[in-house]
Amino acid sequence: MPELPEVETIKRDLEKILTGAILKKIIPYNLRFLEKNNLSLQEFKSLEGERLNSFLRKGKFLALLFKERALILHLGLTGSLLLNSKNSSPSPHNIFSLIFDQGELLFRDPRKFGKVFLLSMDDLSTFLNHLGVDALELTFEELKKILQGHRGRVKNLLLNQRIIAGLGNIYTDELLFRAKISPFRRGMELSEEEIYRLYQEMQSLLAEAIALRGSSIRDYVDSEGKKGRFQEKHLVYGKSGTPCPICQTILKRTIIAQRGTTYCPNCQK
DNA sequence: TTCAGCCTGTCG
DNA sequence: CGACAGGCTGAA
Repeated sequence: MPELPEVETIKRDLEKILTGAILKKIIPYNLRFLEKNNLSLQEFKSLEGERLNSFLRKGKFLALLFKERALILHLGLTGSLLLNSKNSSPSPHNIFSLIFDQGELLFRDPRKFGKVFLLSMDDLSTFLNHLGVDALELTFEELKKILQGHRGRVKNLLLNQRIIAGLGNIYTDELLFRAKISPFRRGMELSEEEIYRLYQEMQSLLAEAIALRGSSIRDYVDSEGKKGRFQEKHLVYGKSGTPCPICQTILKRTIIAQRGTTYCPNCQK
């Protein structure tokens, strides 16, 4: 669910409320989830009493920066971070709650594909360096270099978080449609003009999606439990079998990078 | 570079 | 009942 625009929306909301807050108590709900993530209860609990200094996002990862350590969260497909949620009745979807002096943050994840881990500041920079450049920070020159250096399909490149961090299946399909580039094309064969189009469309797409607080197809909700609105602007994602909004050709669905991929066989060259 | 696997839910 | 789902990893 959460790709860059959704995580960025959550980050901006949380930092308004929780920056500088003291973490009073951690309530673990799903021990199996923590165990799977190699986070021991003892280590996790050792954060209690610390001040949350700031937030950091890179790609789809969100980091909560405490004194000397960072709590890293990834929302997987269905994770959500809810601030002061009313109905925290026992649910098998609840993973843990962080009780701050300025509010309560609940991490839920029905499918449990999310991640949580605790890193020292040194390990944090190593970890961040393993991710590609954040899609919002990317420059045209960097994108050009990336594409020209890869023979793989452009869709695979855009989805690869070690190359560019932040794009997922929704935004990749929307981006390739807007840039009129076929998902089957290979990075190396794109012209300078096509790369420029891809770059411009990537930046405007992400900016528009953030302005509308992300896309809610199924599960995504922000920290207040509200849906985003960018799904109303989607042009192709999830619309295979319907006419292309530009040329009326029926949109096709295929599998690329093991992901369902929707595109217009006429507009996207 | 493919593919199952991790989980749970929804839709047809 | 099968197909599919905003992600990602590790093994074949």
